[in-house]
Amino acid sequence: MSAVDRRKQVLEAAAKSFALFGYKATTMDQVAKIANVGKGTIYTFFTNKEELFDEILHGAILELKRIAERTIREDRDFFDNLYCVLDALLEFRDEHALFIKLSQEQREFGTPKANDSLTKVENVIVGYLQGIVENSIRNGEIKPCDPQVVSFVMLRLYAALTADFNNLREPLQKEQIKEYMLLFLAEGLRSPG
Amino acid sequence: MSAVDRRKQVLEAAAKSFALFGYKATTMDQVAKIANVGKGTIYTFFTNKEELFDEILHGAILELKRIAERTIREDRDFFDNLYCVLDALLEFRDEHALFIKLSQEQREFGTPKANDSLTKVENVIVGYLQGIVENSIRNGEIKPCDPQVVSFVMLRLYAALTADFNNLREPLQKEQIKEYMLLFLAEGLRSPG
Amino acid sequence: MSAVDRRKQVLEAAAKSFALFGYKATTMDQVAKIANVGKGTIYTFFTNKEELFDEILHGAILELKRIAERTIREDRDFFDNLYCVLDALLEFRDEHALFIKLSQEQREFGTPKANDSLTKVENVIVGYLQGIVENSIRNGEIKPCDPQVVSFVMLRLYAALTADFNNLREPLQKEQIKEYMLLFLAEGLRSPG
Amino acid sequence: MSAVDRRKQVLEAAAKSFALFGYKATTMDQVAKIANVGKGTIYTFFTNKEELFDEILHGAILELKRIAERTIREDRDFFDNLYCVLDALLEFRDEHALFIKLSQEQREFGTPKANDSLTKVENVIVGYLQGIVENSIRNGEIKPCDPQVVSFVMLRLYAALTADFNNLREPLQKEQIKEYMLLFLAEGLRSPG
DNA sequence: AATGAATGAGCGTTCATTCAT
DNA sequence: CATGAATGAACGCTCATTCAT
Repeated sequence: MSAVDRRKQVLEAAAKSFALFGYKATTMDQVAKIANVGKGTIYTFFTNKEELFDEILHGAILELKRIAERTIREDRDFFDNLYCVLDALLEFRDEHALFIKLSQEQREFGTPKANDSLTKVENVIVGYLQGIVENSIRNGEIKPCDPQVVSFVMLRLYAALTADFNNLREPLQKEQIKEYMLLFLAEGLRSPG
Repeated sequence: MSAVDRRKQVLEAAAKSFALFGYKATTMDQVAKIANVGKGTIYTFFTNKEELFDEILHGAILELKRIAERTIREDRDFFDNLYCVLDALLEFRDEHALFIKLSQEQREFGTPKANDSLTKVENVIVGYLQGIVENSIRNGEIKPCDPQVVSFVMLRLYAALTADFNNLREPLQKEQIKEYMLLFLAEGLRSPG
Repeated sequence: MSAVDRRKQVLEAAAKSFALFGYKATTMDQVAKIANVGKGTIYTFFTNKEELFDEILHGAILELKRIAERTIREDRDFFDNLYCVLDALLEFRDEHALFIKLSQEQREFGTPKANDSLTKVENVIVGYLQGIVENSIRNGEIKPCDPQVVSFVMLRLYAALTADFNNLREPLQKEQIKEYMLLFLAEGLRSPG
Repeated sequence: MSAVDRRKQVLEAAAKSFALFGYKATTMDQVAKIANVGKGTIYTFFTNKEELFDEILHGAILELKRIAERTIREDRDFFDNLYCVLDALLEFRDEHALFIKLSQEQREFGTPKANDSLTKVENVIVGYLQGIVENSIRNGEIKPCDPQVVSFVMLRLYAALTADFNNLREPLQKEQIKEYMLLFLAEGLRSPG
């Protein structure tokens, strides 16, 4: 098996384990076992646990951004864009589940430095959404509101429906997720009657 | 000092520490020191760390339910009730922050048994909300939707605004939290224009 | 068994092991086993391996200095003093063997900081001897020479006869050690004939 | 490149590294890198680290003996011979520094088997010196004394002045080393007055 | 009953050694 | 044959749990 394959195996195993058990509760032994490699092998690719974690997080956020940027069109309105981006994101739902879980985890790494890493990632996403929301408020497409709060809620809502919910019941279908995202973000629950 | 007092001291210390540092990062030494008791004393009340954690979680959920039950009135409509319950809950926001944090710290521990405990607690809350949502759908107060999904989102939304957001910016004011909860749950973002 | 006893047990076990195997090759497991305590116990007394090592070294050097200061008399000449100090030191030969071994070991700790520790200790001893040698040169008691070199050789000579030699043959008797120290330091090997 | 050349490269690299960092702190990776060969290549010549170490030690001692045998003349007296041998040895001081360092790094490894190897080497040197000393005692050139003790001290003295001292101050000059060796071994420190 | 010193399983990490290429 | 990626035993250290006091 090639080195690249092994590296990928490790990354996938670590991603799975981090997503399932969190940072602290994920042991390198566990990762090695899931990846079906020796423990030492991990350290040929990543200098330590923290770096392994960071790489996974970094990869996830990069992919998210790439998808969003590829999908969003200036000439479409906010909710159309929202609809399309959700569509695109949900295509990769499983991979994101990882990031989503991680981003929820209120981890306490030992080092405060490491603690930042997640917050920083979240900031990137929220910041990106924020720009779009601000535009849409200016356009009058959505109600006046704090763009940061709204962006943050959008992220959390997506996380809740995509990943968290699965602990409660079987996963929602793509269409259902989109439907509920739009329900809360666009129209609200109140019966029109 | 009475045994009951000691037990309470331990519970409070543990709650504080779990909320502040998470499950893994909370050491029994820490709890003992905060509680101002010997480390061994903890084990006269709780068989192990996990059970201590469970009891705190259970206590939190019980309190939440009690507040909700005290507040909800059959003769009020859904959104009025929602408004009032939020009001009541936010009064104890700080204590809840604990529960919220814990519920975020998803599966930070290795044992599947411990894993369940959180899910169970969440189930109780969601189940309770579900009943109310179902009623409101029947009444035509809110749009037809999956009550479990909606309940779950409500819980997550509350968590997001109450606790998670604080990592990003300074905490929201009570009034702001209520405002945003209602924005998403009742009317949605779409500009009426 | 009292805590003080345990601490002493650990110190003695570590001293023995450091002396026998050196710093790197001494494992905490080994020390724990020799001391007949759990591995964790060591860490209740010493924050880490390095500190354990430092304490042993520090203790040895302090004792050496105390003995020397108690023994040396300004009103005696250099070789008389040398004779008496050797007498006093050899009384504790076994305990010193430890320090002696350590001071020879050209250890490579991981940290450069730790590396100093031994050199510093050696400097203390050599510095102390140096003062005495300088005085004796001024008095004309011993030949003009570099006091630092001579002091250093004195230390090494003592180490060689006291500890190192034991790997080659059975240990020398106290009287023999004194005799040979004086042979090299005072008169030399050359036959008077 | 020929296999013999590779073997030599490995030996030289290992010698350099052992001398510089000691046994434990020398990694096979390091040796391979310095020798500019693959790590696996080392194992085609030496079954393990210990054997590599042994070979280097043996090589060093062989060279020492060869120099001594070439230099010593039956028709010269003890101190003349000592003077000449020191002269010859110090010519290769740098290479010996390696051996000296190693012989100081007493029992830095756990295995008793490895432990022996150093002692054996030391025995060879001491044994060789011993023969010469015995002769000189018989000749009445030097005082009656235990030849083994004297030989051992000679070795240690040489080590102390050649290598150990460098940790304390800058290295001594060749002439200084010879001067001090003779001072202690021949005349002693006592002022003739 | 309350304690905290003692414990050892388990952690992240290193590195001598192996073996598929 | 030469290689270096892969390995896992062994390290220093932590902390939930126990138990003598």
